[in-house]
Amino acid sequence: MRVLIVEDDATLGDGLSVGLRLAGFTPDLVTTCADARAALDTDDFGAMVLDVMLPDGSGRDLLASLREQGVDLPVLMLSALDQVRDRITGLDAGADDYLGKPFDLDEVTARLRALSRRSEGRAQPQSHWNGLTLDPSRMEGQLNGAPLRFSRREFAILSALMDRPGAILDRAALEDRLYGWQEGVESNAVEVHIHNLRAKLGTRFIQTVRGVGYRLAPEGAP
Amino acid sequence: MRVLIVEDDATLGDGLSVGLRLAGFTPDLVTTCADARAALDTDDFGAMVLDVMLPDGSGRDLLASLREQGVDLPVLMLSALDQVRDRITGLDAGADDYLGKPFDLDEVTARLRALSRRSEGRAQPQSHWNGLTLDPSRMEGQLNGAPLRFSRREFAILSALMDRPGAILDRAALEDRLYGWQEGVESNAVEVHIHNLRAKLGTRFIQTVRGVGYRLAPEGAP
DNA sequence: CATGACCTTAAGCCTGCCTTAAGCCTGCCC
DNA sequence: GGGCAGGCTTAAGGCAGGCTTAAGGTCATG
Repeated sequence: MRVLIVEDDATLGDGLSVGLRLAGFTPDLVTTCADARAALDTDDFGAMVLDVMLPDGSGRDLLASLREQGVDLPVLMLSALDQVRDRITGLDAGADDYLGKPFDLDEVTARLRALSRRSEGRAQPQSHWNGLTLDPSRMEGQLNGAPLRFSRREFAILSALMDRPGAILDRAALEDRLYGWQEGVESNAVEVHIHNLRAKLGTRFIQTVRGVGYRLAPEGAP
Repeated sequence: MRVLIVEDDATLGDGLSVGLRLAGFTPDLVTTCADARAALDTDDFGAMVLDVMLPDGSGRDLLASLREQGVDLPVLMLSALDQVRDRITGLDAGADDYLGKPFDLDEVTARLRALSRRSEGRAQPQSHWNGLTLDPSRMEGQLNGAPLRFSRREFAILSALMDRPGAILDRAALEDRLYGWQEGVESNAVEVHIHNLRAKLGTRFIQTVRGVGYRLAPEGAP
């Protein structure tokens, strides 16, 4: 999932980026309110991590104005001011969650997972389909009880498909979800990952829709 | 909004009840996992506030099992054990938010408001005509309940017709929709696709208007 | 530094959808 | 009814898009 990090402290921002990437997210880092707006305009993100104190304004004001415009992205707010009153105003400005600094990276990722599953319309931590269970917190799965290990990219692709079982995702959508602005692919990397996934899941689990994209095979597929 | 509070400490439970009521919620208080299950079975709640340590078991286990059963209520977890690791396991068990004790009442209500904002679903636009349903996200259709699969070009033609049911589309319009400016066809490709579509939909579904184009047959066509 | 896991790139093969083309059919006008 | 233009049907071949495999590159780890 693409996550927009808005944080002007370089050390913190880099740490967040690396940590989120390790946890299976696809983070993009910007340092100002203006850049954040621009990024939200051009790309689709699944969530935002927002610092309160930014060089060109308050993250809280940015959020309030975004909400005003109808942006309904899940937002996790970060702040050095860890006062109760501060947290409350953050939440009431439209944040979905609020963490005070210093924070634990693992907690950030756990809270992001909670936010993202909720925004997908799901409450259960694991997603299920046709005997396959995915556990985002461990980046692992189970197929009919047998444990499965996935690499980061594999897991990202599979989660994207599991978010909307049966729906077709074209390659652009998948790449959008896998790669941030820094990284890019100009090859058939996605196809290779699909191939490796099929080796683990069986060939019929992921269906190719020629000329369009991929999807999870419906229940009774040939 | 009805909120189920699961808290065995009488002081805390009463405090929460009063506080939530003042904030405009409608709280119900129970003190055990068993009572919580019973309450959820009989009544509809908009959210749940769940303590981790309960006399007849762990709130975390209760939550995990509820999620397993498909209960998708937003859940705010409370715990005296305010360790990071503890919060993470709570979130990954399916909690939407997590607060350590001691907590501030106003913050509880702020977080509940944030949670309840997020509980709504989305719908996917589908087109219907004469017993045929088209689902763009899956490139599939249903004719009187029977599932239908289409190729890319077939689906493009059918969608074009379904966009304006009953209207006549000439071949140029259809080709425009199928091919970019550069890409051209110099043959009867469209007619072939129409033919294949009729094989799937029945011969009367798509009507030929001689010398003009094609259209979906009106409701009671012979 | 060596090792291994993971990812990307590239090249060649394979498959199935789309186009093409040729012949037949049908409605329309004289 | 005859002729004709537009539409239908069928089958075959091409080709784009996808699959597979394997070689390097990068990064973290012992």
